[in-house]
Amino acid sequence: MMEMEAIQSSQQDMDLIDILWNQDIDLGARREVFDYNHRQKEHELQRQQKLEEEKRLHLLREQEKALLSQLQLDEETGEYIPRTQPSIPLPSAVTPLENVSFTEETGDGMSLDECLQLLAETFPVEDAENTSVSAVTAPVSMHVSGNIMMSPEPPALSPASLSSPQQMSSEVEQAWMEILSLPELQQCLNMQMEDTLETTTYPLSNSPEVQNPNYPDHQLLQTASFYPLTSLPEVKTNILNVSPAEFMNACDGSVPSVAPSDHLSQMKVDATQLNGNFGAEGFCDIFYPNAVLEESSGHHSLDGGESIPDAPNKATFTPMDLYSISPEDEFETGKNNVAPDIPDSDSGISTYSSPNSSSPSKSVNGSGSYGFSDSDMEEMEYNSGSGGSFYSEMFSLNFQPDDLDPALPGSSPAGEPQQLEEEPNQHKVDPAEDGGHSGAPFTKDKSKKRSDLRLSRDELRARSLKIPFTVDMIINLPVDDFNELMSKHQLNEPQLALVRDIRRRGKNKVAAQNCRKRKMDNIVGLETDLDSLKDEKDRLLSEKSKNMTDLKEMKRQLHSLYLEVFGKLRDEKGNSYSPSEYSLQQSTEGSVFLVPRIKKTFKSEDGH
DNA sequence: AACTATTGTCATTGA
DNA sequence: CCTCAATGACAATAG
Repeated sequence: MMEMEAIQSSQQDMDLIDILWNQDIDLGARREVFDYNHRQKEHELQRQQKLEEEKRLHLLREQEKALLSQLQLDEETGEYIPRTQPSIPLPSAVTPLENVSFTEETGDGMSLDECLQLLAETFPVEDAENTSVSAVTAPVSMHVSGNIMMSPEPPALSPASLSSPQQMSSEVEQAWMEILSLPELQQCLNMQMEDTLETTTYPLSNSPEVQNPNYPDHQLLQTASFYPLTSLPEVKTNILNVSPAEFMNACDGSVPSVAPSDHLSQMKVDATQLNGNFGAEGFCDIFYPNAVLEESSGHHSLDGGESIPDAPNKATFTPMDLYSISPEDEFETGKNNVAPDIPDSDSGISTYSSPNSSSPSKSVNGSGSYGFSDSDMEEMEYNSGSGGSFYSEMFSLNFQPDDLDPALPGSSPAGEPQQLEEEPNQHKVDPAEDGGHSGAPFTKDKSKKRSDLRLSRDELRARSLKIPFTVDMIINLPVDDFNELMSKHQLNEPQLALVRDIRRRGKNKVAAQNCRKRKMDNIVGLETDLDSLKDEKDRLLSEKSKNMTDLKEMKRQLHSLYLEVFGKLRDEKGNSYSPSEYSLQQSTEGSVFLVPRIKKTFKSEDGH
């Protein structure tokens, strides 16, 4: 009986728990949510995955960098003829930017890698050569460039990409294979190379490979691998002296130099000649912007951005590379020159439209207290053509490219030039959102993007209305200070409305975050409570079962005692009492009586 | 394409 | 009555 009860009660408990669970589930909570350990594990897993992913990306980028560096070197010098000047300046100049702009490198890396791939397929022996050479050169190039990040990886990576997969991590290899597998990229690359060959007859064309359209890649690869060795020292010395224009020219020339030629002088000449028409300009352009940037130190100005639209005719790589390389500068310029110059008609508009389009729908809501919905504000500001428009463009561009940037490093140049163009803007945006230009363009937290986007939008609005304080101030200032600030500055109605909206939104955003955090904390608290309750329940159950066993034992002992006592009882004649006829009973006072059972039966019978 | 998670925003409510 | 924080609900977006 007791056991039954116990089981029943425990069953009831379980039912209760299930009911509670069901309620929670109805409320949208899952059991996993309450499982603290589970969530912790998940968290750990996510973090690990993140780290791995980052590592992988890092490796990829570094590899690309290494390839790029090699490429530069190759471009600078012919295969066998070390042409050092152009190549060295690039690394040094680029160094600061390199960290920032991976996309450009990626693009180059892709092409180079592709070349390598082709080479590997067609010329295994040469590959081996390249590998060894590249391995040797890579470290040198690293040293020269002074790029810390590149130095460790490139030596291992570049060889791996060329011919020794063992050195390559499987992940990286896979990534590269994926990139290489892109048909667009290959096509583009081949076309470019062909164009180059056709338009410009290399002096070295003597080699059969040059004439063969398929070979260019191979040659390029070769040059990349070989140049660094010979050219590096020379490059070092020459770098500083080279002016950007010269550098550019050199870059242009570098590509042709790819073709294996014994005559260095000829190569150089050709290179300069090629500048104008060569599709491979992309490579040079990539580097050139960096140099310019370094020199001008962030004075790129809108020109760079506007130049982008013009770029399309040039090599596909050009626009992307430019942007990627000079995100900071562009951004700064944008900020500084509240650029009336940049009309809505700019290429960015199309991209910009997308974000805007979303907002108009919101405008319908008409939440704005003064009739300014967010969207309305935005549109007004954007259309106004004042400084705001420029920013709007910038930001709009940023949104979409952001995601693409990391995802399609290689494919973008060939497949989607427009997106690539947008990418650079993105980079610009990030620093802007930070509120400082200094922000590293490359830090692209996805989570950050969103907040940045939002902030940027509010910031944008604020700027368009020429509100004299920062969004941060508007949101975070204490009420008194805020009111004081508002009273100090004579703001018109729309400005006031916007400021209030910004403050409200900002506050509410924080409140929502707090609210959610609290919610989560509550859930966690409930979870821990639940755990403790479960523990308590288990404890009580075990205690109960223990008590049951104890009780059983006591009953058993009592029964044996009873039998023992009863068996020792004797009547007057010394006979033992029959258990069926008598029983021992204890009175309330504690005295024990021997009671004949007949009575009982009698009684019971009487009762009947 | 459907689903989920995250985040921002708006409307409402109570202090 | 106003302000503010909290919160539910919705939408946009990314994964």
